[in-house]
Amino acid sequence: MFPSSTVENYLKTIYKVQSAESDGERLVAMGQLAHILGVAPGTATTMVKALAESGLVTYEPYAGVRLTAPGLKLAALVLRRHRLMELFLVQVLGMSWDEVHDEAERLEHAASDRVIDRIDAMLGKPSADPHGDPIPDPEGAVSAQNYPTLLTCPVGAPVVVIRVTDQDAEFLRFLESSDLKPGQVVHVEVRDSAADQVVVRGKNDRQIMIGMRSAAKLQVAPADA
Amino acid sequence: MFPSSTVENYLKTIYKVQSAESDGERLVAMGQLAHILGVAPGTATTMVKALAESGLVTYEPYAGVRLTAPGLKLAALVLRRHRLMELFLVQVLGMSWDEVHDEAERLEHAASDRVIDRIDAMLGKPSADPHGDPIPDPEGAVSAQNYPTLLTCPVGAPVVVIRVTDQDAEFLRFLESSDLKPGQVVHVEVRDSAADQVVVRGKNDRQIMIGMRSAAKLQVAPADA
DNA sequence: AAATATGTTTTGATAATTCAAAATAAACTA
DNA sequence: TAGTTTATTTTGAATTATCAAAACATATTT
Repeated sequence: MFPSSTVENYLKTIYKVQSAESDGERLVAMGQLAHILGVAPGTATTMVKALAESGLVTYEPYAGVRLTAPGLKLAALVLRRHRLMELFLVQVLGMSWDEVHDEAERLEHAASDRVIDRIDAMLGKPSADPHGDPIPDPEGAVSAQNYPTLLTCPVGAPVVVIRVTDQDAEFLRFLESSDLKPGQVVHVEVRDSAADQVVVRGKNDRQIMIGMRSAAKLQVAPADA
Repeated sequence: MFPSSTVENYLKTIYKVQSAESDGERLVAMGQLAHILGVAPGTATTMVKALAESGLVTYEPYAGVRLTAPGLKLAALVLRRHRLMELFLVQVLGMSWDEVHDEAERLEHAASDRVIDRIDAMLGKPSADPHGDPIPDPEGAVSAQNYPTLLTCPVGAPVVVIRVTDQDAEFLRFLESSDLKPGQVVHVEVRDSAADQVVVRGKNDRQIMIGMRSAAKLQVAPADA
């Protein structure tokens, strides 16, 4: 009948890993999948074989798993529910951006399309959630995006923070307290790989230092004017 | 650990049947429980025995089941989530009162206390949902209510509709189209048990005829002034 | 009281999701 | 190439929630 929330979570996870890579065609390793989902490796193998049975993924033993077109669409719709829910929790219920991920993680499986559509309309058909993650349209299409990060953008050039690719609550609170939420305009002053350090000048000329791993989690776009 | 949504549904159902009766002390029969939950009789027996194991109900074979104090509280908190969610869907998302029951039926198991508290605050700590069902407080307490219905209230006296004790979407749409939603002031003109008919005069002097079974589903209170 | 009807419990099975541990395959190292 | 490490799959078992059908208990009727 309907995909269980377990199935939805597998598809969503495969989708995210798959589309994190530039090409979006890579096979996702079973170990990685199991680790992210917090299940034993064998569990993931079993589940993925079942998903392959229902045509949502292709599975090559010892190689990995990849979404088929139907799987891709289903996964995108789960992400649509998740991200609209997150934005809704922030904008309408006034929750903080570091707590809505876990909340949406559960609500995404319970909210019907009717509810999701209402939320979508109420928020003005938004294109991104509070972390800057793009919201797929009702058909599961996502506008392709490929932004540089604070690790790869030109030094000195003003950029606007577009997206944060890590949902960890502590990290998000740090970004908030450092005025590095999406929408902020900043520029990289110094990048020092020896010291594993990126120095950013932001709001009110504030100087923030972050590690390179963290810098890579902040996607940015050139700020014009 | 946490009560599964199945457990929550059993408790909720037992609670509703139990408190529908005036005393609120009656044993709920297994057959009735199974029927409402849409499961086979044996399934209910098995589940109820498990609930009894965890101390949420007392169970007397061949007699029935009753909530214990902890079970009563848990059930009330589930109803709190359900009813706040319903009101929220109507007031904030603008959904119609006949579609929110099923929606809330799923969301009640996914919404955390944080979300529920936000909703509660946003709606001004309401005391009833769109159907007039009382909303338990955060400790699970419900203000005791014992209203007459259109079947038992005095004939001719103006009364205000307080509560509708049936969630069936068709019935609710009928009430809406007949201006018999909670809040409306009406009075019973004629009650004819031979014809199984209650004649109600309502908004704009409109006359509505309903059967006695339906009349019993509309709780009312004397309308003063 | 015997017979019947009704409601309840037991039993044996199934599906979905999971784990731990054993078996196996692939990749790397020397 | 042989040996070792790492990743993956298989196997056997547990859990939760369910059903159908057989067995049983209680209540009602004659």
